[in-house]
Amino acid sequence: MSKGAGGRPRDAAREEALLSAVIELLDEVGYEGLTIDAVARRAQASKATVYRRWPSKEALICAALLNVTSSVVPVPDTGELVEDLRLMLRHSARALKRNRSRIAAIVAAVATRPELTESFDRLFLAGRRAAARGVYERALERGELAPGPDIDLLIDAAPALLLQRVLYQPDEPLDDAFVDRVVNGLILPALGEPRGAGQQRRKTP
Amino acid sequence: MSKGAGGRPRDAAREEALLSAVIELLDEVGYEGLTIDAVARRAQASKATVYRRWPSKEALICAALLNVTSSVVPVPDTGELVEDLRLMLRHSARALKRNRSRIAAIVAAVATRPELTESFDRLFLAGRRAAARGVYERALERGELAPGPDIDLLIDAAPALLLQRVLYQPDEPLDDAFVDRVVNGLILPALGEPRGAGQQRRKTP
Amino acid sequence: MSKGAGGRPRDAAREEALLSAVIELLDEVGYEGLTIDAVARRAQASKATVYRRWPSKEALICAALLNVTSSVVPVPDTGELVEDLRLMLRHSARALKRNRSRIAAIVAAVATRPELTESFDRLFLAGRRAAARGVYERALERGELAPGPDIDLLIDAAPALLLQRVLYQPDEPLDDAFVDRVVNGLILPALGEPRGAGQQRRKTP
Amino acid sequence: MSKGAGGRPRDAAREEALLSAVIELLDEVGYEGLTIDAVARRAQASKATVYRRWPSKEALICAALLNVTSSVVPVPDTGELVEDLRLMLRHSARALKRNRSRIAAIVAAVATRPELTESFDRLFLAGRRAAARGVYERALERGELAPGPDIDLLIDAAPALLLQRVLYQPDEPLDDAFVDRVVNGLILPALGEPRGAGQQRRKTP
DNA sequence: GATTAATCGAGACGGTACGTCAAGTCTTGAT
DNA sequence: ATCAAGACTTGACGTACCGTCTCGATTAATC
Repeated sequence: MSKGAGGRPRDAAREEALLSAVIELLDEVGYEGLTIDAVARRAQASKATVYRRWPSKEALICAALLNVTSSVVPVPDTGELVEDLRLMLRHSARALKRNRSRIAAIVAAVATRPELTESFDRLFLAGRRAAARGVYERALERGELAPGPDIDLLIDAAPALLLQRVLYQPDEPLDDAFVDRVVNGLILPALGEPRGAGQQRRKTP
Repeated sequence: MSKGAGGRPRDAAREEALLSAVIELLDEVGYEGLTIDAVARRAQASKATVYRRWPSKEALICAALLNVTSSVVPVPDTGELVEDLRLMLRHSARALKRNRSRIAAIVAAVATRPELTESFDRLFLAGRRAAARGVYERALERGELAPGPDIDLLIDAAPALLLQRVLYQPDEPLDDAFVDRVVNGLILPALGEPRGAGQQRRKTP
Repeated sequence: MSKGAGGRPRDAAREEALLSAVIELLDEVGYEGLTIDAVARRAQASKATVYRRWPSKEALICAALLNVTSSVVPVPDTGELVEDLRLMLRHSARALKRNRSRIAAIVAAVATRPELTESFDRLFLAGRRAAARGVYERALERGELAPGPDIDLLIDAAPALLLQRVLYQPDEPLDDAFVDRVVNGLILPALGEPRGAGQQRRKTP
Repeated sequence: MSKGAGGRPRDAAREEALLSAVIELLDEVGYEGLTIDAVARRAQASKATVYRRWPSKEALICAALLNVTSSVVPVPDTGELVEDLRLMLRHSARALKRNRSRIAAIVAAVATRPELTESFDRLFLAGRRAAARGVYERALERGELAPGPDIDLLIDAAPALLLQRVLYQPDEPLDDAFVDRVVNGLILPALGEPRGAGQQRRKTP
């Protein structure tokens, strides 16, 4: 006796069309203005098709953002830890500024549905964490960095500061200068370098 | 002949009743479950009275939280910077854990209505910033701390980390040990102290 | 000890201003569109002043219509019953057509508040009844009309037909020809005249 | 490929349930007391379902009354015109008295929304008109009635008088005696019969 | 090829909250 | 006690959205 095997299979193209429609509408009308009806209409789909795939509006939004956002953060490899950090964080800062409204959308979605917290982590934290870990590990391998510093803490600290700025201090600058302040004033000291060392001498001889 | 300044004045007691009702309901049913109707009913008020005062559910919630949350963070004064920081952050961490749902509410409100960003700052950041600034300034006056470190950055860094944990990493601990990691692994080094110095020697002679 | 005699006396001008405002608004926005707030605003009065005088919106409307509508219907006196009836009814027909929307207003008001039924009678029926009675009585005195016909019934019949047309058959004509049909086809026969007699011979010799 | 004719079809049972609920509530709480919310609740429907079908409370009420009121008025056939008229009008008078509140409801609805005037005609006038026309035509066929009288006018006259009594003269009797006055004092004379002839001699030989 | 069963677009459905509006009452300070 | 102004409670309004459901029409895999 076969298990329920018959039936028309799901159309993968519908999925893609729906997720694209979410992104479009999110950029057009914002999180609050987005409705499932509008998404379905835009994608020429029916609401049933949406709910067959995602359990709620918030889950749909998270899925759409996960779909367009590359979770892979490019890991720079200049051979110098300080330069790698600077490049990585500048890249992050620019990405955050560019996607301010999308970030607000997912923050609202997560605040609304705690079960989606993991999506936030996957979208914004996991990638940066992995990239940062790679940068630090390579520095350790090179001997540029001595074991000891609380690397896990440092990995979280910079994104937390950037995210706070983009979400709650939109009037404060989020530019290369700010990234430099973070690197020089916070991270390098924590790594054992004298404050601001990175500006004068690049590599410990 | 005077221009129309007459009319029955707004009843401040209604305002207070409404804000209290918001807080009660927020604790009972959460941000998503809160409705203007329920708030009005609880406060024995009418919806018109609500809308006469606040333009949206989100603004109402911000007002209510601003009303109950003392913006004054107690500033410890043990005579030692490290101890002051530790006490202050432990207090913050506990407050954040205790009010997780209220924080989620305001985060959702702000993410939904960017114009309310300032409320968030007033609620969670301004008070802590002022308190931290007081702590650092006293240390400077005592000569315990030399000028130079990027104090403004440090002031923001710790709350950002705590807030990130409470909102997006609910499974990670947010306890005294974590606060110690932040102080020892991030702040003290940035202040020019060797990493973890605060644990061995307390005061610079 | 004196009974409550003190206090500022009511300003009769306010009353007139309010009633005028009702009529103006009734003509501008119709019965459904009329609000007490708008009436008060238009009359530079406060709502309290309205409710001090009339117990409800419907009563106010009736009062306003009673105020502008002369309850005295001009009684023609040509010396001939048929001519008097014809003139009187033509006048009625024109008045009804002209005030179609005001009539609809009071009909709605009365249908809503049965206690105002009397107002309707005073507005539309009493005056016409008195006028018609005068016409018939003069004819009796002149000997033009023999006792016998059910005059009270005839008095009501013509207005009922006209009112029905204006309210419920707005596409049917309500003109002199219709009035003639009513007089010739209904009233004259009931008075004992052969049908349509009034058109050939006017007075019974 | 067919154009959008798909979609879930409207449920006729919902329509019936809503119309029944209107009638029930109309009898329970009257026209003013009736709310769309209550109708929807009673019919286990949602307000959207109501508004999908009827544009206003007034239209809904008209639809409901049209649904329950048989537009077919029984046409008596005694073989005698006078008797037929008497029976028909007595039946009308009783029906009007019995449904006073429903009639007030539709009068208010029509006075409020002129576009519904046709409903009134269909509800109260068309059926009676058809019945009366049948009675008169049969009398003509029988030779009981000679051509000449303004039948269309007579058809309207009696209902207009009855309706006026029930709506605006609730204290005046609306009984068989009044019907007899109308028949004897108004209709028979207009048909060419001497006043009150119907009471003495029944059939013209 | 016929059967089967899940899919699809469309849109009606119950439910619920929204934000607005009007009615009628009450409060203030001034006349 | 009256007045204008306008806040107040009450409660219906009509709209909008959610998530579910029904309909008839596909559309593959299974028989």
